[in-house]
Amino acid sequence: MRKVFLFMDTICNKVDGKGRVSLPSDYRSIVKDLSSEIVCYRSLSLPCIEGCLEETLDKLAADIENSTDFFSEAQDNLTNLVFGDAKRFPFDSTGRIMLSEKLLKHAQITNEAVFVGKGRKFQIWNPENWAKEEARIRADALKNRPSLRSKENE
Amino acid sequence: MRKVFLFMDTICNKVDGKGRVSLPSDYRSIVKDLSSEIVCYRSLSLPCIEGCLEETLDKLAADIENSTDFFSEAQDNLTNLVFGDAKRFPFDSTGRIMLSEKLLKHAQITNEAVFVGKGRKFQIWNPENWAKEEARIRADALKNRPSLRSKENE
DNA sequence: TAAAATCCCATGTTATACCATATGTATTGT
DNA sequence: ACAATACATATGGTATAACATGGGATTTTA
Repeated sequence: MRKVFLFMDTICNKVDGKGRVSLPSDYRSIVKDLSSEIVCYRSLSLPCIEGCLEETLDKLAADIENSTDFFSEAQDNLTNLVFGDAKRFPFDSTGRIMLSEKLLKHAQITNEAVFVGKGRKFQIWNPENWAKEEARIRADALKNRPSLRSKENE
Repeated sequence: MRKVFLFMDTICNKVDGKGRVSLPSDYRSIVKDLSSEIVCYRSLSLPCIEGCLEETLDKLAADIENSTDFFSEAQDNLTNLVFGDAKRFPFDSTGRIMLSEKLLKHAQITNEAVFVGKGRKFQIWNPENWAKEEARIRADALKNRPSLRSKENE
């Protein structure tokens, strides 16, 4: 039994005419032990799709049940929004899923989909949008963390 | 009970046409008990590859797996980028990994790769770049800590 | 019954597992 | 102390398996 599981790497796969995409095999192997489906939903703040294990959402649900912190209430509401949007996507024996029109539209995905690992979850982007987003994050990081360079070799 | 493990020493190995390199055996023995793979990603600030155990990154992921942070934008973007950049590199029975084109290019590695231990993680450098970097680090150390000078000639 | 979703097979490409050889280091025996 | 041997590691080459992807057949649904 393996308790370390992380969605990593950035992989670009094709979306065919039927809306089918291969889920990267690394991602599949994370899920395989447990089931043969992942959960996807529209990102709350970005033009991309987010995906994770059902197990992960279950953990969040448990969190909310036990939550007594009023400050986290706003975030809990967001989490509940996700439950309303999320849907299971089973993948077939060749490892492909069929994303819904709603999700594809939200992320402006047509021919190609970029899978971006985010640890316990991952995102699916339109290639051009992801390129911009990545550039934005890197620029931000350098601006806000000038100390980065000196920290590197401590 | 915590396991003791440190990546140490500096070792130069050859990179063949396919991008294959032997992971130094010392490094392998550290990982072996747990699994047979390491995680590598581009250094955020230096022209080198960084490597560590998946466990190390898993700690980052576990920290933000709660109902307050999971869908929050406040998530450290930089930390998040690492997951998208990182990838598992399993090594075979002969102890080799196959570095990706992206990583090799970032570190300007062609024929040879220098593995540099950094404790919980390690770096992989182009030999010439590492020589310069090491000189720079040593010069810095002497400048900032004059007391080291006297030890130099012992 | 038409349209859509699911399943299954075929293919080119690429990564992976495996075997073989070389190189270097430690060990043993005389 | 030296040579001979055994051992571990690094490296080169190749066969095999896995993957992404296209196309078609079968089942489901509206």
